[in-house]
Formats: sequence, C-alpha cells, structure tokens
Amino acid sequence: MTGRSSGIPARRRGREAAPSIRDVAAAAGVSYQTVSRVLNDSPNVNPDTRRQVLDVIERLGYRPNRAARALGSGRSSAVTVVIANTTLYGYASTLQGVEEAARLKGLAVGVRVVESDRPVDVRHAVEYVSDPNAGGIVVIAFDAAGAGVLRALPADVPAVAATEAGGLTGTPRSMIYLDERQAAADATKYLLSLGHRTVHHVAIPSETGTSARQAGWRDTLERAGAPVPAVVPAGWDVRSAYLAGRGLAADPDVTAILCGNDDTAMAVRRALHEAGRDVPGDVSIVGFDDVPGAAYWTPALTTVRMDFVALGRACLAAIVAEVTGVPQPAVELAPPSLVVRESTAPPRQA
Amino acid sequence: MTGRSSGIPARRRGREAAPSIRDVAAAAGVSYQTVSRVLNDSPNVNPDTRRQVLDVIERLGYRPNRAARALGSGRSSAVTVVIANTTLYGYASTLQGVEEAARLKGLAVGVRVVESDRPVDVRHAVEYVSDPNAGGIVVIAFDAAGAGVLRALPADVPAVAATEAGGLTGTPRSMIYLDERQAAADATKYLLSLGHRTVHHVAIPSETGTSARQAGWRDTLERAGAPVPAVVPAGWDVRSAYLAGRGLAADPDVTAILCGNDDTAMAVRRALHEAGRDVPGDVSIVGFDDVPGAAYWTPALTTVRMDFVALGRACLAAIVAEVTGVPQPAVELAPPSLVVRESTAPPRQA
DNA sequence: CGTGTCCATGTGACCGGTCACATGGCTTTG
DNA sequence: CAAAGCCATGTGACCGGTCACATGGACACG
Repeated sequence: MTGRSSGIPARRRGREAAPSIRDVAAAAGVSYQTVSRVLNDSPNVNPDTRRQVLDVIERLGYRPNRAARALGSGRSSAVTVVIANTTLYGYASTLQGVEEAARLKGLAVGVRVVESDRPVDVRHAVEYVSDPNAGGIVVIAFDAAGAGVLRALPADVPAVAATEAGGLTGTPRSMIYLDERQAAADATKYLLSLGHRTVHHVAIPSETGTSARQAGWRDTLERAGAPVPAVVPAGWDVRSAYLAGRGLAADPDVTAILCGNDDTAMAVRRALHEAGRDVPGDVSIVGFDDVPGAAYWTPALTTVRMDFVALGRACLAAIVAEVTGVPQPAVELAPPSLVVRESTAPPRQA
Repeated sequence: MTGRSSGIPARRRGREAAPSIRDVAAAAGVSYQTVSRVLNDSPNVNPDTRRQVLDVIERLGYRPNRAARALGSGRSSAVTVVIANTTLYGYASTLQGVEEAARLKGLAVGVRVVESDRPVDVRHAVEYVSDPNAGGIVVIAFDAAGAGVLRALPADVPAVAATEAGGLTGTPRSMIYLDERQAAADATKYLLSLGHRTVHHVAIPSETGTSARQAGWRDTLERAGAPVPAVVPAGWDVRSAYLAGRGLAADPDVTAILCGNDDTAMAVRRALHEAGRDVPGDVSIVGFDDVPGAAYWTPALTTVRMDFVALGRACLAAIVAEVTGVPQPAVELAPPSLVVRESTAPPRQA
C-alpha cells in the first residue's frame, strides 16, 4: 500500500543546517516566541524588537519551515487542485486563476490529476486529497472524473468545485460556475435570427445529460418552434469531434452548428470543409471558450467567451472562506458572452 | 514581509482528531515505532504483526501526516514546478508529464507561476521555492521568466530545468530539452526541396538569441546557399504573431514561413489570408508543437511534433535522481519530428 | 551450555514551529 | 499608594512523525 517514495532532503547539505527560529532568537537576543510573534505579525511586539528580529532574519537568510508550521499550528497553508487534464484550455485557465489568487494570499498550490472516472483513479485521488496537508481542495469538475472525486470526497474534507452550470446537484459542496445558459441561448437565437431553420449541437463530455449549454440551446429552439435535433456527442479528443462533424456534414439540412468548445468547432469545420461545405457560406458554426487564437482563425470563430481565470479566482476565494470561516470579497464572474466573428452568416438561399 | 496567510485547518473538526500513529499502535497493541516501520516497509517486521497493523490502519482510516513526516525525517516528498503560464500548450503538457511521473512515485506536485522576468516576480518565486518544503524544483525555462528564476536560484536548492536546446548555458543545473534543431533543419530543408527560394521565420520569445530552432533553420539556409531573411520576432500572444504575419504577407517574395509554434502559425495564416494569399497555394507555413487540433485545421498544419509530456517525465526523473542520488531509468525522449500535412506545397509558378 | 548474533520490538529525544500560560514592568485608577 | 490592567516577553508542552539506540528472545556455534 505504502509506495516507496523517493524522498527529497529538506535540510540542505550546504554548510550547517538552515537557521531555525531559535537561531534567530539567539542572534537577536530574544526568545524564540518573540521571533514567532514577529513572523506572525503579532501586534504585541515592540517596534524596536521587531526591527531587530527582522534584521537578523534578513542577515541569516532565515526561512520559516512550512512543514513545522503546518504541524505545530494544525493548519496547512495550501490548496490542492484536482484536475483531469492540465492541457485543455478551460482546465488550464482555471488552474491559472486559482494559482494566481492563492499566490496573492501566500498559499501554496498543489496539483493532482485524476486520469479518469475509473474507481481506482478516483479512489487514489480521494485518498491523496484527504490528507489534511493537502489543505483546501478545489475540484475542477467539468467532467465525470472530477465529479467522481467530488462525490467520493469525505464530508470532512473542505472542498469547493468548479462545475458546469446546473450540473452535479446533490453534493453539499460550494459549486462555482460560469453560467453559460444565457450565452448558449443567445448563440442559438443569433443563429436563428440569421435565418437558419434550426441549430445542431455537438456536445463535449459532460457530467450531466442536461448541461446549461444544452438547456439554453434546447429552450431557445423549442420556444422558437424550431425542430430540436438530437445532440451529437463528442469526446475531449479532437478526432471524435471531427467524426461528429462528418456525420453532420453529410446531412444537407444542417446549416448551423453550436459546438461544445472551440477545438470541437475547429474539427467540425474541418469535416465540413472536406465535405465541400463552406463556413460560413454553407454552414455557420459557433464555438465555446474563446480560446486566445479564436479571433485569428480563418474564418475567425464566433464563440462564447468564458472567463475561466476568474472562475479559478472565485474558487480560491470560496475555499478560503469555507475553511477559515472568514467571508471573502466576492469575485466578479463575468457571464459568458457571445462574441460574433466570421464563422456565422445567413444560410445560403435555397 | 510575512503576508497574513489565511490558514487551512489540518485537523478536521469532524468527530475527534484524525488518528495518529500512536492511536494505531494502541489499537494494534504494538509500539508506535512498529507502526512507523510498517508504514515505511521496513524489512524487520513480523509478517503477522504487519498484517495486524495494516488491518488497524484500514479500520481506523489512518492517513500519515505529510507535514509531520517531512519535519521528522527532514525530507520532503514533493516537487514544485516553476512555470510562467499554465495555459500555453507546451508548458501545460510538460506540467502534465511531471505530474504523471510524480504521482507514480508518490510525490506531491506543487505549482508556482512566475508572471514575468521582472526582478520582483523572480525574487518572490525564488524565495518561495527556496523553502526546503518545496522539495525538488523543476523549472520550466522556455522563456526569460523561467530562465531568470533558474539563474537566481541558490546553488543549494536542488533543481533541474526544462529548456530549449542550446539555451541557457552557464548554470550548473541539469538541463533537459527536446532538441528541435534537427527538426527545424528538416522543416527548412523540406520547404526548400518543395522549390521555395528561401524560408522566413517567425520566432516566439526565447531566452537566447540563438535557439536551436533558429540554428537549424539558419544553418540549413546557409548550407543551401539560400538567402537568410531577418528573423521576425513575435510574443506569446497571438496578436503579435498576427502582426508579424501581416508584415510578411505584404512581401511578395515570402513564400514559405517557419513559425515558432502552432498558434503563431495560425495567426500568420490569418494575416496571409487577409492579404489575399492562399495557404498553401501562395505561401507554405510550418508550425511547431503539433497541438492536438493541428491535424484538423483547415488546411491541416504541417508542423513539428514535440513530446512535452515525455519532457516532463524526464525532468521528474532527473530531479529525483539529483536529490536522492539514486540514478533513475532514462526516459526516452523522442526527438521532435516533422509531420507533413497540408499547409505546405510547392510555390506557385512565377 | 555459555555466548555471540540476528531479529522483532520498544524507548526517548528531536525536527521547527505553535499554543497556552506565566512573569515582570509600567501605566492607570480609585 | 495599593490594586488592577495592559503590554512585552519568556517558558514548557505539544503537533505527528522519524531517528538512534536499547532491550529481550531465539537460534547458532564453539
């Protein structure tokens, strides 16, 4: 069970061991407790003493030992992000946001990837993260792997989740999300207003059958009296999106496609192109995410901008609030919004 | 100096405190040291005793305390990745590789982003990472920020770096890299063989003026007696690549462009398109990285495949080796290789 | 059969911080 | 001026592991 873990020496072999709080105390002529007070910004320290101690700290190059602090105080100053894949744009951006906010608060950030929603993977991740030293947990639960971890997490582990809107009800955790429902509705409405008879949808993996994206899309269609085509599912891999696109490309009735994310849109576009159908001349496509390059694609992609970085920041604030009990200033989460570019146009006159 | 850090309680307030090694010992009727031995796979434990202890551990849901272990043993079982940006593909993939390998070895992974190479940012990162509890350090030094950290790192902090080939000489650290020189040369040669008079180059930010990419490109050109155009510099942001592309697009002599990465290629392609120049009809472009979607772009991108995940794994092996002194099995690093797709073709007949 | 060795196990100190409480000086107040 | 209170500081125990060393029994060997 206990894997032989290659350890990494903390006390560096350079010269003597790193100075401790007691070394500093001795050099400054005070007690170690006073040094500790200085370190913790205790109000009850004589300004002269404080300066004196800070001087010595500087001179000795003293650095507090995180492990000792965590052990002694019983609180860890860390946050661990559980993530399925660090290379997907939405995930990576959310991580970036968490890290940024954590850094500003002086918290360390750990990363733990759950490779899949297979029980083994989920269990290992949960065990790892149940260690008190992992600190607060931010689960990026955009998919089944993350959601699985969230569900399996013991109730006494402090955690919040970044999810998709509407997904994953039932757990008592704080859920932070970007509500794409409205934006999905806007996108669909926009396509309809262009004159398309209906809008097809290629979905990315989702925890719930009914993501907010799908809900916004479906509602809009129904309300407009437009036919609601079956959702075409795709995976995270671009190839599956391409295959989904091929199916759609073969159907001459398809003139507008709302894609689960920008990469999906790209692959669908490819399939369309291979079938000799022009974008946006023959078919309009809309993506999701607004990846940095989307504006520079050819044609520039009409897509829904999602502020994942802010989502990450909000998650950090939430976990800190949960764990300290101190309410944190609310993080402004800009709602996802449709950015119209070149990949959408009125349907060709039949 | 010491930021007020919001702490995260390690001892969960659920029921009683988490069981410690001594609780386990008591319940199993042995001494805490024996439990410790079981935990560390010490050979000198009676098999029956071991099973007994493992049983109790299971029953009590005991989890070892990382902080206590680190403190007591003086070794941390963590690795910290210093990274400039988690959202760029190459960076994110390398991180993914490090995490994967670390997870397999039971090491925790921390992430610290350095936002820029400004002295403040670099200093903070270095301080953070100098803490023994950060464990071994993997610096992703693809750019000036990472390189700055690497240079500023005290010699007694164990670290390795993922760099670009040929960059960043002079530090005594292990440097792991994907040698793109040959692939860059291959790409250039390929374009020349297609009949292009020369090949232009849009470079991404680099620590060194002379990255391996540029070297491979330049050498090939010189050796072929082709003119060597000035390198066009671009930033990480897509917009700057687009602007670089605009410059090139205006020059009718430009018929082949080697781009610093795939996103750059995409933006350059856009600029070309706006100038009415077809890819690959009028201009051929080659990217770098082989982002997952590159094969599904329109036209599919000819690019150089880089195995960043393996690079990350190799970095982890290197830092573990450095820190434990135990040589690690070598990680196979596939050399970057040219993948020919649709964005390259012979120049239009003049 | 005495004794040396090895094995399984236990004991006490320690890692570097924090916490709870004690102390002594100075100021405030009745 | 004594009692009370606050402030600056110090002392000892403790967090949950690990390390170094001690102990006692089983077995082997001369």
